[in-house]
Amino acid sequence: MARRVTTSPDNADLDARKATILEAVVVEHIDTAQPVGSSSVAQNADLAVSSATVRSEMVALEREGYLAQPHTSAGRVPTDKGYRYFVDHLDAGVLGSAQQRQVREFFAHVRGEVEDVLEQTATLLSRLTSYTSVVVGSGHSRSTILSAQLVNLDARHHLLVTVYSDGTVTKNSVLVNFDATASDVVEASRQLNALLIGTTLDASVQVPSRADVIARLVREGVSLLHAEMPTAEGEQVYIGGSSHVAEVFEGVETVRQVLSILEQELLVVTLVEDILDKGVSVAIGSEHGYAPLSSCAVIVAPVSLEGETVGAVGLLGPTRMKYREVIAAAEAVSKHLTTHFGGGDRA
Amino acid sequence: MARRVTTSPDNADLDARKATILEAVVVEHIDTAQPVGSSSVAQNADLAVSSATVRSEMVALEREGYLAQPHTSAGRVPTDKGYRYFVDHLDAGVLGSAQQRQVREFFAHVRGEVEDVLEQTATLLSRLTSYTSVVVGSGHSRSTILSAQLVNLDARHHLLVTVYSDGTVTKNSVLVNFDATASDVVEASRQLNALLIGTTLDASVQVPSRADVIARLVREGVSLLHAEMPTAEGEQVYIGGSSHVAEVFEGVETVRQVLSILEQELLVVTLVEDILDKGVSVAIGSEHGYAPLSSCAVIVAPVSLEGETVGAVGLLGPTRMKYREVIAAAEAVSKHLTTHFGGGDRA
DNA sequence: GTTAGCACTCGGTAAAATCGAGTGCTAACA
DNA sequence: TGTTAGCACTCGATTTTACCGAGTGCTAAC
Repeated sequence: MARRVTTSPDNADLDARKATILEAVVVEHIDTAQPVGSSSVAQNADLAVSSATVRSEMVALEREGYLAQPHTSAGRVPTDKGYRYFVDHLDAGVLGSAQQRQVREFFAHVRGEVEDVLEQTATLLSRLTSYTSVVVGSGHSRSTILSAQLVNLDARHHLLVTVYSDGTVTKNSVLVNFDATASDVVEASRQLNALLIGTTLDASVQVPSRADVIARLVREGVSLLHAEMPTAEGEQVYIGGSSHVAEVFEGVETVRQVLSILEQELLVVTLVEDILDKGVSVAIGSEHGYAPLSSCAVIVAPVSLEGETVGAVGLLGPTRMKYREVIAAAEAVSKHLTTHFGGGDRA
Repeated sequence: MARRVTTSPDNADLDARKATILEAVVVEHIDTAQPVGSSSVAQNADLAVSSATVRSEMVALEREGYLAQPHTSAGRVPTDKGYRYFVDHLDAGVLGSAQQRQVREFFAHVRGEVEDVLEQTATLLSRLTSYTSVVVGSGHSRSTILSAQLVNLDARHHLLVTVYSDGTVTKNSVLVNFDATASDVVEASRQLNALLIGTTLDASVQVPSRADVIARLVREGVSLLHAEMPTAEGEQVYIGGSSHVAEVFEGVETVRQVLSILEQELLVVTLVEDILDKGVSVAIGSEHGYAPLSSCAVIVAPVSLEGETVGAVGLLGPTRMKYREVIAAAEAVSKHLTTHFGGGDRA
């Protein structure tokens, strides 16, 4: 994993010394959140050159867009491009052993439904990294239906409960303006089940056209189910450690904006999927195109099952986040999730 | 509604002038977030006394614990006790007409499952008030089971889907270490259904003691279902507008703490229920006993169905929040929710 | 009981002074 | 040609000082 997919094709390699200097600046700035001066780079990075030399290199790096100066006579700060170079040339990080144990422990003991596991995974990730985490579980629109059952609540109100092959369960309220007896509902349920079993939501089915109560119930049920297909693809989003947003960003306004984005789950899904689509695992600053998140970096790792991407885990932090550790954490967790659901215990 | 339940029994009424002054201080401080001086009180409140008189009254109010002084030679700020008096003597607020329309509109058009409605209600409330909202839906532990169905996923993995009379649906993974045929599962499902229909989770049922596959499946299902009863009472929590936390509290640390509390859904449920149990609708500052929320006020209103409390809506803001408007909003929404679920369309 | 008058307090703001990390540049050097 | 020591210079951050004025508490008179 010497290098990740780069986004900017013109990202020509820097010569060794410039690279070292850039890296030193990034590392120190991530650590201190302060502009980095030439002398501390000259000392820390093993360059065996003086600060004056570093200085002139920094001028070059700034001209090429990797570094920026908050103001004259201040040190340098990495730009998004600088972070991008850093991340692209990052060698694989390894999770600390304590954290490794934490992850193993978690997956060894976690129980329950997919939804619960994903939610707890979000918490795990945020604990692990001290950043806000996002876990996305893909929808079930392509799963086949294992069971569709109509349950009678009262005369005009029934519940259609559908079980999919991926283990998800949905319910739909069926409200009708005619009365149905309990046995009507039982029969409608039987027919619905027969009709829908083995189909997917995007397949069309042959509904009965009769005008009796049972047929009407069946039609109502099928149309309800198919109606929700396009809107709610059923993606689930779990967010962990949103309080870290307040720790990690300076400026109340930034905090507000980020929280506000996180509130819009649909947006979060799109963001994560956009990044995944680009085949990138890290989006820095403006790379993802969401202006309010321009001071953020987002790291995502896919969760796949039998070759197909069924979800993703993500972490959101400031552009000056601890990339190595966080990438390592995201990859470790995504791998564990994959085997967790891929292996025997797939609920 | 001239007065709400008070918490402190020694909360003897203040004489009219002191009350007026206290109210003026509270109102102005809520508006400006600044300490309030005697002269502005003398002018704004129709007291027809001089600032000197107001001053001496303020000294008394401070001695009695209703006001505090950030430092000598600053104006006065209400204490929790001061806010408490203010709230207890607040006359019923009315929602602005624009907001009234917003609420009516919402409930006229909202569709879908209880869970969805509650979630959207949380968003509505936070939009309405510009504070963070909390909507709690009570669990289903007391509802009777309408249907319990076992669905076969693969040889050793089944899904128990249970429908309750309140319209909630749960699923439980049934993992066993023996193979079952499809027809085994169908029969087990039939038996489970017969066994559980009409019971509540806290009732015990007579499970078959035979050693065959079907009986084992049935036993497994029943025990799984009953096992989850105590832990997950199934309360649902929906939080809306958490980004308002960042607007409304000064100090990053406070924001972090509040967000951190909101992350712990269990805590939020307990908080809201505690407040409801006390029969109070407003908890100010330290009244609710959660230290990290000592700079918050929480307003709750119950949602009842057929006389029983089945949920609650709440709003969380700084102690200097706009009590009248917010209380009005909470009550309006809780009332609408009650009729929404109480009326015909109860899904 | 109320009020005008007044000395006093003290946080907030602004202006001034100071500091120093860090720069850019130049001239000398290998 | 690349490197480096030296140095003047910049400019944000911090500290100091001065000052203002809102607001108080107290007292004496009404």
